[in-house]
Amino acid sequence: MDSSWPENLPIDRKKVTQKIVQGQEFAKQLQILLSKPQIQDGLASFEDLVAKILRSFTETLSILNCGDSDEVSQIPAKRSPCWDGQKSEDSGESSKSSTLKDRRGCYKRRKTSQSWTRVTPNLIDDGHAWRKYGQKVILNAKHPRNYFRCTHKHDQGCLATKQVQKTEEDPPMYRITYNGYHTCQNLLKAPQIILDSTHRDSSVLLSFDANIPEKQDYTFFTSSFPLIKQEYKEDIPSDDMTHHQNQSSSSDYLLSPDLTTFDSSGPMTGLSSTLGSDHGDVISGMNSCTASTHSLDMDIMVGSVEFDDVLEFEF
DNA sequence: GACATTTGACCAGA
DNA sequence: TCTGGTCAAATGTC
Repeated sequence: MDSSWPENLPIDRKKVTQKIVQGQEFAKQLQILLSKPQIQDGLASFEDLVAKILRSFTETLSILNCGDSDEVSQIPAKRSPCWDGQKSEDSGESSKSSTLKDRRGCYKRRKTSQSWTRVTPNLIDDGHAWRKYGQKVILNAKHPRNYFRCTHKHDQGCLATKQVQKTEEDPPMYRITYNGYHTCQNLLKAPQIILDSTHRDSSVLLSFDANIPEKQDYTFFTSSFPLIKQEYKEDIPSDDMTHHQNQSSSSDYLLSPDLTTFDSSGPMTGLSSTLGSDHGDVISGMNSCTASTHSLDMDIMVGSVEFDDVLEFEF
């Protein structure tokens, strides 16, 4: 991770600064809002603020990632010459040409993309739709590593990927490494707030370090908070899960059925809403993320006391 | 048929 | 040369 700002990067510095400042302002407003005793009255504006803050940071990160937030739907830039972008747009020609097989493994590994890691005891819904594209046995690791990419990689050029690996600890933890940021328009769940479907009494903690003398945690979520909603059925056997959550026609985040590879006995999270609508509403776990973008650090903590995981961003 | 996962092959980087 | 990351054909599910 290099903290310097390469001069030749095609990044609009003004834009980035502007977005960061914007997020900072929203955070301040949020702080003021949260200090009011009648916080419930301002729930709507509060939600709006949260959405603005998250959007601001997301756009900033997109700029950092792509050079320009307006180009988020462009063809992935970090590709090898043999990458043809979206095969469905292959100039009308059939993509089943003989050269297809020759492209297998033909790619450019993203060496410097932003990444951050979190360790969590539960597999959680991070609000995005992921599609598993690989699984690899890792040397000296008991469990295989699973590779996921954003479902919108091809239709929106979203480059976000993540790796999920079960650790050998006792109890087992899941190390989730995110690479790149979502540039897709996942409007329903744009705010990357993590859900955990193991708690009914949920709370969300937000804390912003920027210009706040002391780190403050705000507990403002209730189970009725409408920003994120997830439904699940807790007592479905994992084998059944394989059958139920296979289809991801819904926009909800789906964990791969293959997550049973890790440990089917673990809590089931990240379930599709297709599992049924009468099994309870959102439940939140805890997520904290720490983003360092020059002068601004942002901590977002979502959840309750079950676990504490930290996101470490690398630029 | 559309979209998902599985899995062996291939390539880049250490 | 080895290992990890990605591709894409094969296959499964709805």
